[in-house]
Amino acid sequence: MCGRYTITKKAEEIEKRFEARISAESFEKKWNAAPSNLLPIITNHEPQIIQQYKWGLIPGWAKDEAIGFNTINARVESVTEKPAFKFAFTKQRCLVLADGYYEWKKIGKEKIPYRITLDDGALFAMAGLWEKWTNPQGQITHSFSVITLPAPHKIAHIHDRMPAILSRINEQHWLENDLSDDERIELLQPPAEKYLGFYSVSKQVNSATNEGPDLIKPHNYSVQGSLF
DNA sequence: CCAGACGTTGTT
DNA sequence: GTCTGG
DNA sequence: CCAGACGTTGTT
DNA sequence: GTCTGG
Repeated sequence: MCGRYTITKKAEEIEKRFEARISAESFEKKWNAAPSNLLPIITNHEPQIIQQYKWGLIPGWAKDEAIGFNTINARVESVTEKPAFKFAFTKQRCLVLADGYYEWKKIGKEKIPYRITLDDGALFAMAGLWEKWTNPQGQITHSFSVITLPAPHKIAHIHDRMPAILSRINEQHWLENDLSDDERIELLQPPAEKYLGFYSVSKQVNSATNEGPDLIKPHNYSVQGSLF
């Protein structure tokens, strides 16, 4: 799946790469983007701007926002059918901007965090869905979810699911409003394995309140004499 | 028709 | 908003 | 995703 | 065990 990621490039570089302007007054690099954080995305409604939405999708009909704890990801295998995602899949898609994501590999009782990158750390977009939710007091929350799919062999040994990283050409197609469900699902394919890289990192990343460049430094673990 | 639910991940 | 269960 | 918190009653 | 917070 995808429960933590990075977006560490300069604002200027992100704007140039995605041909969109950052709308937020404050924009900060994230070495530990976590669920419930406000994070940069591009919606199909306003593809010319980069906005900050809350990670954990709250459908417009939700009674409260608690559902967002379980909607940080949407499975590609069922996203067109699940009530929580169906409307957003048809009408409210987005690009979730990143340059790496974390997965925890289970080795016995141990959980080792890894960072997975594309092209040695290049910016990429994950396929996402967004929603607008209004609470009983009339306050509005904009939120999003990241679509997941089966991980290819090269990284499946770390974790068997991964975020739907879009090929560059498909980024614009994902935001188009006139495709069929089948055509959209076809856009969601894992990158070629040769472009994927991974390395283990410090457990500093475990706590969502930790931040900073140190989190993405390679860190080796010694378990029973072997290095991980 | 109305009422009630609506999610993902893991199980190394 | 949309589906399933009754 | 991981970390951290987690409850009610009555006031013998 | 299960939920909330980040």
